[in-house]
Amino acid sequence: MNLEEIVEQLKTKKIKLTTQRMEIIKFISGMKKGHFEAKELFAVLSKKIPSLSIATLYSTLYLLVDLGVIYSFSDGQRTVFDFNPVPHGHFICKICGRIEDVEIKKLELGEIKGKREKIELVIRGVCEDCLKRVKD
Amino acid sequence: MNLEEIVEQLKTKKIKLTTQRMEIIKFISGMKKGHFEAKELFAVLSKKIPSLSIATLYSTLYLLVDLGVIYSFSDGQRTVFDFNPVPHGHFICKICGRIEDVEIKKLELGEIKGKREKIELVIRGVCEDCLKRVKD
DNA sequence: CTAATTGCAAATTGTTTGCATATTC
DNA sequence: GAATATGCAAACAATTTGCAATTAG
Repeated sequence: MNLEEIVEQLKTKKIKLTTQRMEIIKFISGMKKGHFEAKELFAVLSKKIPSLSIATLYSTLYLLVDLGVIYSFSDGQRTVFDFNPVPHGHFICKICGRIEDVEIKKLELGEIKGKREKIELVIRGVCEDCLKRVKD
Repeated sequence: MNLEEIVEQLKTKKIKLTTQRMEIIKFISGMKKGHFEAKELFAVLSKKIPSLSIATLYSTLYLLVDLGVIYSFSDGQRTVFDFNPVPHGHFICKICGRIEDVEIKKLELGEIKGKREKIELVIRGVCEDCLKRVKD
């Protein structure tokens, strides 16, 4: 979803387009890498909107999650948000914390009694760079 | 791994068999359902070992994770430990929080640069019971 | 105008840490 | 007895909450 589409959705749902929401959406829809943490985003956006509160940021992020604009999963310590719309897994390096997308080529699950809404797939390990570093 | 095998492992690794560790291991290896949270386990074990500290419990749990006796994953809010040795996913009800094992019949991932160590698969949704309850 | 949203600061929650005391081997 | 573990209480970090002040529509 691009900036315009997201804004359109908010309007349709009668959700107010505040400065803080606009900046958050602008930033998210313009980023290259898909994932980010609240803290990370807060550091960047605070420069543009000095009064921005972390509470507002969280509320907007979860609003966007509800709208299906972004996705969230936990890296074990904190919540990671992801703007990449294609379902995929995440490889997290336990040493440096780097997160990379992993394609899910095939996934077949056993029976689930209930309504399943989303899947979070996290692969933990050690990334290339850290593997090299460890060898030294 | 059963009680004896776990104890054997600890001895081999020269890890001291304290009362608290024994009780924790006993409890874990004897439980029917595989998953539990630290808090849950603490509530139960505190009755047996009134002096037990949550710090000791955590340290033992992570010790067991390192030994490969139990597994851990995050449900988003807290760490869930699992004694079920067969790799599987978890279905978490977003309403009641209930966690159920889900068989992973097939999983094919794209290329991962680095050493992958473990996979955590969480399916979020609403369980049968809560679906029924919501209908009312 | 008025209902929604913000910022603040305090509260929560799960987990971790530092350290003196106690325990296994 | 020496090295490890434990318990405690304080520290942490990421959220979340309550509420009065502000703002978009």
